[in-house]
Amino acid sequence: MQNLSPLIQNFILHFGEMGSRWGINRTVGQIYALLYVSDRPLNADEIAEMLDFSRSNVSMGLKELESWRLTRLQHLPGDRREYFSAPEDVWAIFKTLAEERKKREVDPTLTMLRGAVIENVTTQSDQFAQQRMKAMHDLIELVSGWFGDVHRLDQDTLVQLMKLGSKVQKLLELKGKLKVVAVGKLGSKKS
Amino acid sequence: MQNLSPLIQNFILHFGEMGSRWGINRTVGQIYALLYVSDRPLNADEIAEMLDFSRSNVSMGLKELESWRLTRLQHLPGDRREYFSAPEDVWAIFKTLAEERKKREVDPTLTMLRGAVIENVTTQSDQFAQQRMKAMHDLIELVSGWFGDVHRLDQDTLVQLMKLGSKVQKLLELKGKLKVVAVGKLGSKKS
DNA sequence: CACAATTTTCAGTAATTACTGAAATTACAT
DNA sequence: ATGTAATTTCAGTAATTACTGAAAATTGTG
Repeated sequence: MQNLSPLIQNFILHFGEMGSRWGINRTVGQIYALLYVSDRPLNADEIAEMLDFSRSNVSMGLKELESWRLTRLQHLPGDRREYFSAPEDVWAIFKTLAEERKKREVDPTLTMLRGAVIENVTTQSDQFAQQRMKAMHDLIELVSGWFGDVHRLDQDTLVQLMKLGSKVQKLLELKGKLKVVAVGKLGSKKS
Repeated sequence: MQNLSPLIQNFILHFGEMGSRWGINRTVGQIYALLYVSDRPLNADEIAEMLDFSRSNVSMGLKELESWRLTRLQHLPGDRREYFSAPEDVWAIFKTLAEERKKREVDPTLTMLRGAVIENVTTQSDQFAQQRMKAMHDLIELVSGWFGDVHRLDQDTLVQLMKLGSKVQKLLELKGKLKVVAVGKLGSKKS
């Protein structure tokens, strides 16, 4: 790792730490970080050399990153080795990550909760538990559904919305008023 | 764990699994799940007994949950033991979790990136890396700032926004048009 | 098709993280 | 204060997860 500048080393180490807090192992985090800041695609041997991991560890790490759809694979002319890079668009990366986590963690949880909630239960404590599970289910469904919606927005709209921040409240109030006026003066229309 | 109904067992086991994927250990996930569905506060001995963990493991788990601000502690009259429960409001739980993760993971990352971006670098590759870090920094800052904003909204507004989903785009377009009209007919006003 | 280059797999080992029981500490009642 | 109940700490151990090197499989080339 001495072949890397301190700037890059630092970034890679931080990412490794963060990776492990997120259930992604340190190695994988570091490989991703390296690809992310690299100005050219790298092959597995280069990665192993730069991060001082075994070749097989890199192979596994890359496979893991692939399963998260976080790497791009390409070939260089006259070179049989595979070259890896991280997609450039940070928004796209963010979305991919969100999608994958949803698929792997949120969806199975929703399935479990849905199953639990339709179960026929008799005891007091099961009834209480079920009610709690329902509350959790509804929240997760609302939030994840909304994530899906937002996901479909084009990037500019999304950025606009985010920059609006809590001022969105004003806008929602305005919307409410408009509907009232419309209904009041003209009768009900589709929103 | 045989003292728990299958409905609850299943929920607890699922949460344990999910916990470990999120860098929270299985035990802690299970303790939380148990508290979440319990219709009354539990003391540490009860938890240890119900989940079949050692008393000390429960103690550590509860401490961990406390550090995430996910438990409520209370005393029952005429009983010296401490009783734990999970806050009822699922929205509040969600927010607490988001806040804690932001504090522990996002903020340190932002700090690191900010530091990296203001560094004076000379090489080609460092310049490229820096540009990538800037892009990541800006995205994280935008998203987390927005999270903070949304956080401050009252729950009803938030639910309204989420239910609006991608129709928010229409609303944003409307906002744009209103501004144009206002500017065109009356001159610039505060939005 | 044979061979060389490259990548993947996997059994063994290392490192890390989780868990326990015993001891120490703290909190509370008399 | 003293004793007892409750909780926490922590060193040792168990379990899990990560990593390696060697072997196998795959891929591409003449």
